[in-house]
Amino acid sequence: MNVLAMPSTRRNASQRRRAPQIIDAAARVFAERGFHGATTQDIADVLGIRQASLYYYFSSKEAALELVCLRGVEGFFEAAKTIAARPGSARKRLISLIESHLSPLVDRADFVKVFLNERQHLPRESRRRIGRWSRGLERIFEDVIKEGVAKGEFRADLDVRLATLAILGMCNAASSWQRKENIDVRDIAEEFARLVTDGMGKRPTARRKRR
Amino acid sequence: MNVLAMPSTRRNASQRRRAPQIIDAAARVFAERGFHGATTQDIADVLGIRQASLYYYFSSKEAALELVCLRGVEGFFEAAKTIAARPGSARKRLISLIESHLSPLVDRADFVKVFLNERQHLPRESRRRIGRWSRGLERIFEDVIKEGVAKGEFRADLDVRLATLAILGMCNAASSWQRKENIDVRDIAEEFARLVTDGMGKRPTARRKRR
DNA sequence: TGAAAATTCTATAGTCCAATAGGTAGACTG
DNA sequence: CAGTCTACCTATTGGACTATAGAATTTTCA
Repeated sequence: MNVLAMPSTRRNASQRRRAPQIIDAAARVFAERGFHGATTQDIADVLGIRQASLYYYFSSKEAALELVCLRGVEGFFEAAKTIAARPGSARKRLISLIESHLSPLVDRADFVKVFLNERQHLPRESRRRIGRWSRGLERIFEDVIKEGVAKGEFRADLDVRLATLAILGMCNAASSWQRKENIDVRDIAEEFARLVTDGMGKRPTARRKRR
Repeated sequence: MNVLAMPSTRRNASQRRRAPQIIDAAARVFAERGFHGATTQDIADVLGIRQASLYYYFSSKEAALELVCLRGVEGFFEAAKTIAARPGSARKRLISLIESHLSPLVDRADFVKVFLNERQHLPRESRRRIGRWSRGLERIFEDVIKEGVAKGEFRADLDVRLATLAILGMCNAASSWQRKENIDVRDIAEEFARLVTDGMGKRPTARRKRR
């Protein structure tokens, strides 16, 4: 049942030192070919070891996917919760949420991509767990937006649910083109935040806070 | 090389009458489990026929994917091109583009979803072909937005490329939640269009055109 | 109704792949 | 330097899955 294979339960803590590299390789391969399209042989090739040797690090291919997905989401939720609880306008917090949501693309792009595209193939149990997490994150965005409407920062006729889905959709899509487009993640965050708050339209008195 | 298996080339035109149903079933299964996660047995089960019988309708699993992807995109490009060429403001045309881009979700959701998520698994040749198509569609959105900036309808400092990617990202994401959320596609289009043009922010004089 | 065409079937070949079993070389430790 | 642990290895099994061959059944229509 445990994610890590545990052939021997010993006192020593420094077990499986290369585990992070193995998971990196799995993330890369899963991101490139998809979970079912990737073989354990592919992962082994990246590492230069034999296919069977991988099973020293994880007990099944699905367990490897779970490890990758977990690293793809860890920190997300806590960061978002912290931001949402901060003082300040809903608008400012929403901008921070977008930045925070995009930031893992810098150093964990493969993990995030795998989480977004392959989590459906996780075994029942972990899929449910991660589904709950995912809905929790949506909720945080939604609540901040709702608050913004209540406080009159955002339009009263805004469909909060749809706005949430739109923002998450555009942010998540970034995982599929960020590398290819070669745009700095901070620039993406800035432009996206501006887009959803101010729109594309020209307006008489532009609301500014930029440096 | 042809997508459809052609064992006998005869005069009669009414060959493979059930083909549409077979492709429907393939789309459903591919949408649910992904291309590599789905088996031809799964497709056969949906239809109530034997696995091997499918090969009367397509020559390989990949060929089936290609048929599904083609139906997922057919019409898209032409419709978008027509809209972009219409007279009227860039803003109005962009709104139409968004509506048009979302409309296939009504009756072809599975096909669109498969196209978006599984096209990477198409064989080289058709992948390139469909890739070109995809870039063409991006281009249409981008050009309309660019025109809007040039004509002063949109902010001069708008990052046209990022705005395009944002809009397509949010629209495409809809394929993954539209059914579950049970929101009318027209409402989604309306809200998304409003969001990207006007933003969420409140403003002194709301720009209105609603009936 | 009967022949031809269309559609589905049975049976199976052949490949790919996840996972297990058990062994070994080298590093660390007392 | 003997024992133990880490990190691989070789060899293989068993299952799942695509695709082919050819027979059987059903439908079409002259």
